[in-house]
Amino acid sequence: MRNTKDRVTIYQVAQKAHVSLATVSRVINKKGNVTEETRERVENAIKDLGYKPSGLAQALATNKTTNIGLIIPSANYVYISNILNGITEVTKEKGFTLTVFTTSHSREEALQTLEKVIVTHVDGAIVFDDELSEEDVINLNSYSVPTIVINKNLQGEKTASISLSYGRLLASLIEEHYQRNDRPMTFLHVHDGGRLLAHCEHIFCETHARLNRPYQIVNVDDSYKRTYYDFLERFKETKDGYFIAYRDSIAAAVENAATDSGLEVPNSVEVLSLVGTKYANIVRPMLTSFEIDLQEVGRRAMYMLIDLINETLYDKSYSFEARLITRDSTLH
Amino acid sequence: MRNTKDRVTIYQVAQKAHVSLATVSRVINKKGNVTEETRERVENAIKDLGYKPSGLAQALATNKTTNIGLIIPSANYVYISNILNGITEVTKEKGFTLTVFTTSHSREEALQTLEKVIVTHVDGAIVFDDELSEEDVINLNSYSVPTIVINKNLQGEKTASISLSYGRLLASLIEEHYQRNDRPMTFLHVHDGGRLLAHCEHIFCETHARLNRPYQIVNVDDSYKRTYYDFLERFKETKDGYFIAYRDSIAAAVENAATDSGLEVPNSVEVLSLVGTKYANIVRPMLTSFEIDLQEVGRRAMYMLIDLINETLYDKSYSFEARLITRDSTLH
DNA sequence: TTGTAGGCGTTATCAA
DNA sequence: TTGATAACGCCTACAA
Repeated sequence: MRNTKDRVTIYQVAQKAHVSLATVSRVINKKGNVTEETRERVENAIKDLGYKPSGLAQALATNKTTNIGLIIPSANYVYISNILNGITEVTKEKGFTLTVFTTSHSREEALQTLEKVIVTHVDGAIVFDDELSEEDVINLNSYSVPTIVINKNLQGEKTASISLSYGRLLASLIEEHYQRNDRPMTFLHVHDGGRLLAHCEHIFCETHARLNRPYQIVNVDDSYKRTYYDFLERFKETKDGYFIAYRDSIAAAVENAATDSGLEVPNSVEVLSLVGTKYANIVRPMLTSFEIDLQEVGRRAMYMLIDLINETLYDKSYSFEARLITRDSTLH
Repeated sequence: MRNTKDRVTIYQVAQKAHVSLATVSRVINKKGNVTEETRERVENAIKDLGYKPSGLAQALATNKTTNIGLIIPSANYVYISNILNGITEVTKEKGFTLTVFTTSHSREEALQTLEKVIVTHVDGAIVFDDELSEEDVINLNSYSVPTIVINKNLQGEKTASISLSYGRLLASLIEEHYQRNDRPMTFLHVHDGGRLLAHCEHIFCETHARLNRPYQIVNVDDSYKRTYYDFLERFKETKDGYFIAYRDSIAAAVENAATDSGLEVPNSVEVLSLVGTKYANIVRPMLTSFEIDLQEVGRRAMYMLIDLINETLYDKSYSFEARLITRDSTLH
């Protein structure tokens, strides 16, 4: 019990328990070699004084912070909060602490962020951010920060990666589509949409080229509202199409615009969402989507990181394969 | 430039620049009293060695971590990610770092979390979590952790609070409803739904009592799917109603169940979402909802916290008033 | 089983 | 303008 005082130190505990601070340290860290009796005395002193060890001092002395850093873009997407959730779960379970570093759309800021990560002395980091290049991650490594990179292939002494694979599924989906149907597909391009989207777009083009089919790429704004209005315009002329969107909100924008223009989904307009979340189920028609359990990705990343820190991670890459969840926004 | 080595210390920089570490410290902290010439020498050494100060050691020496803690429930709701976003924005802008502590549905765990917050030595904390009692916050204070509490009224030497006010708006909405309409209202009760919901429920009952109107409370599960199926059942018998739900997903579940049961929204079934997010716009019919800009709440919390830390916060409470956004899920 | 003393990487106070 | 040197709060050989 205590009032607002200065921090109680290990020394004060020692004094109160009539032992040396080394002994107190031992009971805190449960390092045996302490009589039952003195241990009790110390523990009482700790309780009486309301002593809590200083993580700072501990970290400085042991060179371990039990703190891990997460680097993500500041964009406020549902799937980011999913991944965050998976990470925090394991983070707690394993007694770590999580500090979050966000990055905006500028390289310079990304570097500052990196700087902070280093200064903060994290035991390890998880990077899920396109703003950071491979060099940056390697740089992080040179400061002995074990790192798990999500969605970027990169392995090394202190680096492992998790890849999110949508490409294969996308290619086969496109092929199957044209086996039943001639409706040309349109890919919704988002400026600065990141690697994942870019890769999908690449696969999209490549597959169409291979099949010798025409296709379209259209630019959309990464916001529900803008895209909704854009497509309201578009559907005044175009009356059908198969649209592939990055994420639920954008897909829903297209779908809603179609419906509100009197077009039938999926009969006239089909829509597919690449990064599906629970909202794919909630909008109507329900969105056909690709899904990867991002929460599980977060958990996995954290488990891998812990192994990496303990130098017991042997397989330095892991891949999550997207699944197609067929719902009502596409013809089967 | 450097390879994976041990951390470069200020001492090594000093050596390389042929000065004492005190001087290096001065240039790092820009505390003047250094010749232009030696400063350059030091800065070069810093660059050459790739030196980054240890935040840990700095914090220990200065008793400032520039790290703030955020305590939130682990539940993965959109509005939490909104608030998180607001906080990180300011956090970065002001050169702080954010570490996130999550709490699950157990008091014991909440206390462990608190313990961690104290051990972590944050300069301040933002609490948005019903699991933590007022005592807990006061306890945090006794360890000199300035705290902003969201959605709980609590002020003190080192505590300020932000309240989210839905009650007034709810009461007037209910009154106006019965001025036009006799359709009885139903409040969707969620077990462990937190203070905010409980308070709304209280207002709901009270207002009905005052107006001498019948009403219903029904229990729902805090998940879209369960609620959707529950209401599919319910709508086999009940063919109308005015339902007030906690958040978008739950409201959407009711709305979708109604629509899928062949009932018309809002003509037969009306739905209101208390904590509206951008998804209120995306589902169909669009959800009438109460809204508070949670991102703004996050920003505000952070600004207040910084002032609190600097002892320049004079008004220790702030209130956000919900706005009614009338959309298509209710009759005007 | 316990205590002493040096070290972790900085800051900050004095002298020089 | 600089450089010793004592904190900061803890851990950990090593010695007792």
